[in-house]
Amino acid sequence: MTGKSAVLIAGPTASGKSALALELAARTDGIIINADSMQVYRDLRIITARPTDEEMSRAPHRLYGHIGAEEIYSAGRWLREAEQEIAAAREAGKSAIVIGGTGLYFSALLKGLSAVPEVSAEVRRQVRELGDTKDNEALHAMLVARDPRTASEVRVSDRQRILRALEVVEATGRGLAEWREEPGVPVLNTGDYQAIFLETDREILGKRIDARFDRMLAEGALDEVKRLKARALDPRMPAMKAHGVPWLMKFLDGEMTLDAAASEGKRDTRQYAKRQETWFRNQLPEFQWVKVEGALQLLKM
RNA sequence: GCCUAGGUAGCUCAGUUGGUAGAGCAUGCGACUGAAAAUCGCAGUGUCGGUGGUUCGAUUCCGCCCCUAGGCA
Repeated sequence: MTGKSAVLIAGPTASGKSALALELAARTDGIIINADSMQVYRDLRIITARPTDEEMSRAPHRLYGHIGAEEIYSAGRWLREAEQEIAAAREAGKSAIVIGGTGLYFSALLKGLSAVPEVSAEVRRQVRELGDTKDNEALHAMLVARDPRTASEVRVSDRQRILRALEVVEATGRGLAEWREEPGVPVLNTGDYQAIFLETDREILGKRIDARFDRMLAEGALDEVKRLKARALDPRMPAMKAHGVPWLMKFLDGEMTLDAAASEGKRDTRQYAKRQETWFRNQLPEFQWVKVEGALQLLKM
């Protein structure tokens, strides 16, 4: 291949990443490593468009469906696992093909994450329970008191980031902004990899997203969601927020029609595709944008 | 055919005691360090159904016409 030890393939959802990775793996005897925050969840195969068993059998796949929906996966955990997998591939003399759409994960891979210690489950639980009883203003005021620096960087309306900042000061005694002054260590450095972003016309992508959602339904996405629903997990768990899941659950509860649920799921997915483009364009300029058809050629296959 | 209620942003609708209009959603753009398929910010858009009249001025008042929904025949 190119002489680089890793190929990174990113792109908006439904842009054809998986097919390209499979093709590339076949030609280079490579190992496919997942960089998608939702495809890690075992309970969700169809609705997250995770590769099928047949596809997985055509090349080694790592970090797919290895986490239960009752767990909260994270960028930090992914980074540790991905680093191991990339190292393992290298040792085996194979190319690592890191593929996914989660910008934060690629960012962690190329820039590293600050060494914020893992927040204990206990502290996290306390902070989130606190979140259940207080409004954004109150939570932000608490952060101003505990960690004014980070508070000044987080919007009062951004509840999720306020809670994260609170759990970090609570658990470590240091503010998040301070932690971030110590940059992380990249897993891959310039020259180690080739990164491509699959570029697709927004309108065409929208149609592909719609068609794929309908296909997911035809392939049993509803049963999958029904099984997840039976587990009665907290709706705030990450896996419960996979595109389409909240809406299909509403349909199963009789609160809306299947058509309406599908439309909402498709819309969420389209909006996400836009955010992915924004992320890679502005946060990860090292990615080269290429049309899907030109991707293999670019990789000098 | 008659009666009634409507026709305002891509959609659902608010509003203007007459001085050319606004929310939510959609859309576009953006932020982003362990929930990231998450979370959050900013922005634009209108022949106010058509046409005549009254008026300095009409989307707003009046007449006629067209369209939609419901009711009566």
